[in-house]
Amino acid sequence: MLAGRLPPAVPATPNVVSIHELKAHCNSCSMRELCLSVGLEPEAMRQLDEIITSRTRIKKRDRLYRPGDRFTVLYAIRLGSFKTQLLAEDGREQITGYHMAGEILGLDGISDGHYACQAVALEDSEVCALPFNQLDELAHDLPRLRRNLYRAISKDICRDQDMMLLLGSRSAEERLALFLLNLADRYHARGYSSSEFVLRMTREEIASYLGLKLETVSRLFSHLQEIGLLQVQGRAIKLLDPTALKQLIGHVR
Amino acid sequence: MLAGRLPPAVPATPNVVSIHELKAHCNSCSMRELCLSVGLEPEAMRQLDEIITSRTRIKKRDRLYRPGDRFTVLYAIRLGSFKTQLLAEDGREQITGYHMAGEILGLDGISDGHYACQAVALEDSEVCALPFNQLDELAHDLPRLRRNLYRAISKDICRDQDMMLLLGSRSAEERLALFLLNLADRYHARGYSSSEFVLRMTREEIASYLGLKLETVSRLFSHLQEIGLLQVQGRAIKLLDPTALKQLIGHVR
DNA sequence: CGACTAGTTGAGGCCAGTCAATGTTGGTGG
DNA sequence: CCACCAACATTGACTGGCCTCAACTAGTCG
Repeated sequence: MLAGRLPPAVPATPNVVSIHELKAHCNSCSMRELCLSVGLEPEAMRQLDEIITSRTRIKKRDRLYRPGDRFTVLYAIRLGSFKTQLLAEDGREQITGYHMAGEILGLDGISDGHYACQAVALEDSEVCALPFNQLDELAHDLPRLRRNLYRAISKDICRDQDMMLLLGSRSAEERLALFLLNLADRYHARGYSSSEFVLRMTREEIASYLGLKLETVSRLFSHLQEIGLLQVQGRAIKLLDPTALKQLIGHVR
Repeated sequence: MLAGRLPPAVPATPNVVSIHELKAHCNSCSMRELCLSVGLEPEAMRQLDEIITSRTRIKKRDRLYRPGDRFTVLYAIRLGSFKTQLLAEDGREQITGYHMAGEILGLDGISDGHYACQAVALEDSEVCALPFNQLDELAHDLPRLRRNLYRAISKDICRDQDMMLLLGSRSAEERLALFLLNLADRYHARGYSSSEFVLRMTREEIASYLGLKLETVSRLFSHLQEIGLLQVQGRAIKLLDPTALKQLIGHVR
């Protein structure tokens, strides 16, 4: 395991399989407009850069952290995507989030010092590890960073609340439509096509996220294709009529 | 509207119906062991006390804030209870939380400066208004307060994730059982009986929270009473066999 | 006392789940 | 490079849990 660019005040995380010190910095990161660094002065960005203990590659299916692991760092996704999932004692699982580059993982660990869920890479990915104590200290002197941090956490709350509305009040069809439109938005924000993309999740993972069964998700894809709103080719999705998709959601049944 | 004990740097909230300056302080508040003030030095507690712009009474059914209201303050519940609910554009509603004394409301407003949901008093209640900017400044100098604030937010995330698991993966019966046991825990933490309490929500509100319909909730209460786990008298609930209730949840179907 | 809100209970229907068979895709090693 | 295998995905038939609609009861407040 390579040493960080600073003496490592915080031990490196145990679950990381492939470690690699990437020659990259916040000020050249393609995610700097979405990440905690947004709006920071160059000097502030340099400081943030310095506390990053490691930039790490995570292989597909590998876990970034597990439920119960000691929380010391937040992870910023540099590249790739992750699912976070909650495991119930009885073996049931619920995917609670699907996270793309620029987003922050691990916020659920702050409250009691241990991660509540696990984060699994959906593809080969790269993350920056941000020791929370140092981040907090740095935020002390950088109001903008502090605000970014608060916002990141609060945004998580809003996202989770939206999911509660989805899971509690919406039909299967509406859930899938919302899911696809949400993905479209997020790809768009990252400079990709909002109408054509390749899913990184299996049908089962989508189903878990949406509180459905995989067969239902599969049927819905077929149905939405039949009525001309989608073109589906395995995980390759093309939104043929986003407007109609949106109407599908607004509809009060 | 009465002036705060300090010159009001932040305008008082607009939605408050009955305003009342209560003669109370953090160091004498019965919630000081659950609130942001937990573990603070007396002097720190005094400082926290000073930024509270108002201590306000909210009548049953009145709204503390509405979706879209400008976010300036967090609310700490001194007394009573609230529901928070998300309103969809199409009129659908989802209750996203049920909040008791000592808990913090309004965290969802940080991210974009406006509250995302609305908070409605379930009974006559009292809250402390904490101007977020001042709270943040104070947290600057008080690590313990800062930690408490982070924790409060992170705990919200964990709670929401648990709800996602409940809504996405659990049967109606399990949902109600979890709901009742969760209430029991929280009453217990506040010094009340964990086996006997009076619900503050209607059947419809419980149903909305649990992603069900009110008739289903009503039937479930009857059923749980029939099999001897509960005694139900309208909103008065007695848990006759908490252990069996817990087993109900662990059961993999 | 009447109007209203909250809650209970029943009958029947439907959406999504379950079980099962089959098709497709992609990674691996000969 | 292709054959093989396992994982992933689709589709059909059937089931069942929860929803819908509706009637009725019990409190509450003016």
